Amino acid sequence: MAKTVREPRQVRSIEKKNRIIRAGYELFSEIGYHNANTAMIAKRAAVSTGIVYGYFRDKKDILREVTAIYMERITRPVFEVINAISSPDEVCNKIPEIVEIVLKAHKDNAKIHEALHALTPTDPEINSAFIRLEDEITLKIAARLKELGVLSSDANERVHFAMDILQSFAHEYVYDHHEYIDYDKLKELVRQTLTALMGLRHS
Amino acid sequence: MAKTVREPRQVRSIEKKNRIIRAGYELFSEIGYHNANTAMIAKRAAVSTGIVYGYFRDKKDILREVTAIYMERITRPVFEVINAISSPDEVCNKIPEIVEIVLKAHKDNAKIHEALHALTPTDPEINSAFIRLEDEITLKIAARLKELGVLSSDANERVHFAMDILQSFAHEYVYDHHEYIDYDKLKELVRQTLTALMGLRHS
Amino acid sequence: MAKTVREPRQVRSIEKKNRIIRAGYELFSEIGYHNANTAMIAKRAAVSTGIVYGYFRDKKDILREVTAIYMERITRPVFEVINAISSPDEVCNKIPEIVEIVLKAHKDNAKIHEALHALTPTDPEINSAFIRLEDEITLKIAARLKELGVLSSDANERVHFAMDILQSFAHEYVYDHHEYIDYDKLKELVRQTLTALMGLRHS
Amino acid sequence: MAKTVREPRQVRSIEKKNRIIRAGYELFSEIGYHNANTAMIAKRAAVSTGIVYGYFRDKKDILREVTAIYMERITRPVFEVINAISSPDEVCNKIPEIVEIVLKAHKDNAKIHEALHALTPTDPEINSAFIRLEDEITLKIAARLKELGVLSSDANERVHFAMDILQSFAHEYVYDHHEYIDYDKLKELVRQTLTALMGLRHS
DNA sequence: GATGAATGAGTATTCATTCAT
DNA sequence: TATGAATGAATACTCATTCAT
Repeated sequence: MAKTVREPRQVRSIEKKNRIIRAGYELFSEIGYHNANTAMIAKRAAVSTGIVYGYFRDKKDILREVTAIYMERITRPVFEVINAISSPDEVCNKIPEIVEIVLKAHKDNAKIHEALHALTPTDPEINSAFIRLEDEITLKIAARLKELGVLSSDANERVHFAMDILQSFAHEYVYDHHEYIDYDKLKELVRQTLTALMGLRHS
Repeated sequence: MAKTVREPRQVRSIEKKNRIIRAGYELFSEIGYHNANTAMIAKRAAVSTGIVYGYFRDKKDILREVTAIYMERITRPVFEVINAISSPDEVCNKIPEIVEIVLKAHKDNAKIHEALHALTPTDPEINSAFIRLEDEITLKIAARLKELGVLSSDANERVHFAMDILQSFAHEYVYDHHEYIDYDKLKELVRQTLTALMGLRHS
Repeated sequence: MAKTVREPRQVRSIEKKNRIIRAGYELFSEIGYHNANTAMIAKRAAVSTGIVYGYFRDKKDILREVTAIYMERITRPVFEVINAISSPDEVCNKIPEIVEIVLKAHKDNAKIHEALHALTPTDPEINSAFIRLEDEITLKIAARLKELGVLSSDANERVHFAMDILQSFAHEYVYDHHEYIDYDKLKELVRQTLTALMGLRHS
Repeated sequence: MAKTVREPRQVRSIEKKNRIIRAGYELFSEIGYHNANTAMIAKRAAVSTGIVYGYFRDKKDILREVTAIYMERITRPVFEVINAISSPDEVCNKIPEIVEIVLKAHKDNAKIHEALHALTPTDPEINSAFIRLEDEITLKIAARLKELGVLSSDANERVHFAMDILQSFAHEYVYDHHEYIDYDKLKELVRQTLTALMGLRHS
């Protein structure tokens, strides 16, 4: 018999489902997916353990929804800036702004990012979600920049590389604070590198 | 009362301990630390479950040894190239070689890297091992480059950033093969960026 | 994060918890605490192994409840007789009755007494429970006898000694049946000794 | 094939066997039979784990020998005093001395006594060893006292009871030190009771 | 006799999931 | 829908005992 998972129609139900997702989000962020058990999630969501399985097929299913929210939270701000650029000349000036935005997005979602990222080696589904995320960001930005005439032939590579750098820096910035690194200097290096990658002169 | 762990002196014992470490290495690589249980490790090492605790305090202790081996495998090749550079002029020419070496080290150890990295959010010990690894690599390379007169004031930042980029690229290269990316082009971008970071003209 | 143990409110739950306690009581009595494992307890209580940990923090926690029941079973009958004495003159006549009651309490709980007592050398919690038990009995009885004017200055010592003798005899009586002992004669000796200890003439 | 346990003939072997017994004695005393494992015993005896099974059939077998030593240590001093009594008149005066001797024997062997006693509910062999101990003591003392003309018909019961009281007091004295008890008073009560039991006038 | 490495059965405890109410 | 009690498979670790050397 096929397991049925309720698709909540009523407002109260939708809200309850969201509470569970939020509880999952928080707990996965705080202690990781494996250390968070369903009883804890239910408790934090103020629902019974049983009803969790009314809305989700299994624990993994909560993870899926949490992942979707994370993806949304990461992509949205980036696209907003990109779309707001209306002329090629703006690109150079916008780079520091983009750096800050990615930094902020990373900071705000650092914990859940880590928790989800930790699952990629063993969880193909999460892994491919991350890959899709990169695809989406790279291709959309590259397309936009080509549209604006900023980049041409190797746009994908340049954008992808730029995003890798940015993400790597953001992670570094949020987490690893090594004592021997001056993070303002590092940020400036990042800015320069990105500018160069976009084929622009330094501001 | 203190739990004693055998420090094997005899050849056969050392070999057995190594078999266990290797089995752990493989299994952690393949299915991750949490999915690998002690019975599996023992079986793959062709030993009894009991003797595992003769050589290791607990499961975590196997992880420690596996981590140490990983760290060694990553750092050694990098230091070898760096130490082999004898004049500033060589640096520029060595960059592609270094890229290849890091790429290879990453490729060879990709799985275990992922498995260990997945533990950093929840395991302070592994996390700090990774941080120490970065510290060591950055500081040694920066020191060497300053010695050679290639970099000066912001050497730490430049080297650290360069290693981040390299690692990020290596990860990308090994794992995520996106269809829309031409990885040779990307590699060339990496090379250029690193060269620029080292304050050198493009070759 | 704090491990929660269900405090059963519903009748069925309370009954289930009691079944587990009873199973523990029986098994600890029959084969001792260390030889009784949780699977056996669950099986005898006709519950799953999991639910045991719904009602008890750990195996030790079952022991605690079993101990509490034992303590109650031992103290109650003794206090009942003591409280029933309303005049000094009765004390002497009541002694044989008290002997019988302690004997019966011991007989009824001999096995669990042994099982618990066996833990006192290594288990400080059980050990102090036994000490508290002795304290409680000695002090309550001594207070009552002082109230009745039967004993005065060295009441605590006399009562404590009397209880020791009684307990020792009870143990002997229940367990060790040596062939060369006439237990009726022995019981009479006990009666005489207790009477003398209470400062009374032989009846 | 019948398991063979070496009966050591050579001096070195006998000494080694004794070291194992002594190590067992100490460890059982300190942490109890169940908490002491064979590896610990071997280590403390400075022998290999394997050779333990050259001298003893199993762990239980060490316990047997330890028990025998305990029994000897308890009985010897008591018999010595008893045998030293040459006339009925001495008995009364010797009682305090006997009390002290039993007290000392108990004090010296309290830990091992507890450890062994803890096994009586689950170990029939140890249990019967304790019973035999009581038998031996009671019957020997009773015989001697009858010989001396101190006791007559109910000698066994009186002696047995006396020994119970003495043992109970010794245990109390060594272990339970309740605050509300004046142990000198209690000791005096014991002395009086024993004197009365022996059918003697108070000194 | 002696060693100590090796064995593997045994045990408390957790947790995703189900189900009676 | 909702509850939360109940299930039972899964897992790290211990230790008496054996055995190759």
